[in-house]
Amino acid sequence: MSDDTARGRILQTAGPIFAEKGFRDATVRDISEQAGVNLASINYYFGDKARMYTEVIKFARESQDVAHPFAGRPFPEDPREQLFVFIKTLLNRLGVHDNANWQTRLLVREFMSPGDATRQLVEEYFRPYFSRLLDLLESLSPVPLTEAEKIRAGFSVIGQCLHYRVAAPIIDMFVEPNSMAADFGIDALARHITDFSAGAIANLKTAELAGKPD
Amino acid sequence: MSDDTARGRILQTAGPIFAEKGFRDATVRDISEQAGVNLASINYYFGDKARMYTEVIKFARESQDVAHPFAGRPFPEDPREQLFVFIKTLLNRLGVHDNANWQTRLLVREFMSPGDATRQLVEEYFRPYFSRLLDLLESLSPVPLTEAEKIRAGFSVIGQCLHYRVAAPIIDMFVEPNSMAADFGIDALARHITDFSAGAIANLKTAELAGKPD
DNA sequence: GGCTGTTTCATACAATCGTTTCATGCGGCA
DNA sequence: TGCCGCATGAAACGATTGTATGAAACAGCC
Repeated sequence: MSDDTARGRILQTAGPIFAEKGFRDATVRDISEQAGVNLASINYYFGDKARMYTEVIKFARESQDVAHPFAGRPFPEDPREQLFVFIKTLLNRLGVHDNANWQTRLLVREFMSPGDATRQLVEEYFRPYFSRLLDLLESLSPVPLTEAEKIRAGFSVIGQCLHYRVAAPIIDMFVEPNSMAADFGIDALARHITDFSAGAIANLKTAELAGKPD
Repeated sequence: MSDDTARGRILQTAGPIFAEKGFRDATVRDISEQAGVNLASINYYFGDKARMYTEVIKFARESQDVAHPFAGRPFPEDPREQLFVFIKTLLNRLGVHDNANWQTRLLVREFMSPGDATRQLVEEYFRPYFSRLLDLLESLSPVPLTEAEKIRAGFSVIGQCLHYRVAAPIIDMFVEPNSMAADFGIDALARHITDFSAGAIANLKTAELAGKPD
């Protein structure tokens, strides 16, 4: 966890700075100062700023894997509770309850304006979990779903969760502070999104028929 | 629409550049060159880069208001169809079907890392529409909803829509190209999100209580 | 024409950035 | 001790940035 070498301190210090300011606005001087290392150390260990950034991205992803693993834990049998666990894990990864989670802020930022390493990041890091989510949703539907329907439903779930990370500053403006902890904590949100999504899928097809006039 | 003065050309040129590169990465030299005006013109008309940026933000918002207005059109009577119109308008504003929509890309970018003018932007530009959405959702629920439930449901709708803008590059990696036009066009998405959300709200409470719909 | 205020232009300036350079310190080893 | 590889340090370089300056061009009006 805590790597007290110069290289480790740079990685740990650069993460939050990149997450907050982005690649361009984060300066190597700021990072080196806060990490307590010399300015030249960054180029010494990583070659240049860009390569340090990709190392930080990799470091962020690995940190998430150990902090909030998706797999390797016993899942409940009820599909709905499986969905709940999945959503809660995702929300935890997104760090919606504490802004201290710089890892996801950084990854989301990277996803929004994809760089060179984004594609690989998606394939290895995201697609497996998305496939599992789609299986979960299918098991919740009373009728078979087409591939497109499954994917759209998956995006609906992911979108709901991601919104609490992406629009976090805006959400604070819409939720009263005294209601924040109880009604918008991690458990309340996970429960709401689970109920919302499961309820939606339960009568997606019937809704489709009723919604389309002809 | 097309303002061929120097000031107008700067605004129209700076918009897409800011949307793509962000405030910091967009240089006044690049903007002035592409706009066909002298470098000093930007400081002459706007004082400095920051004030030009706020003018561009304002310009983007106004452009959206005239291109995809929320109000001022006849709404259908059926609340579900009202929701459909609302969602479709929102998706159009987000420009999910054409990446040429730089206005929303810019506004979303501004929302994610709020600057000085963001709060005012939210209050005047977003809150009214959010309130109307909440009323719409309430009229779709068979039982009364608490304030927190309404807000969470509103975020669920907004989150689904925004996801197609925020995660657009990722979505392209998950959807097969031949399925893109038919199953993920603006109408298919609006219909899906409407059905998904309306179906969810229809048995939100029952889902909460029973843990499982009938 | 001559004047005035406005707009455009080329250029210069000061600050900041990423990167490089070279000198210095330090631990291990013969 | 003397040498050597690795790590650290302070300072400087070159490029790019936002901004400032002062002259030139222009339009409107007497």
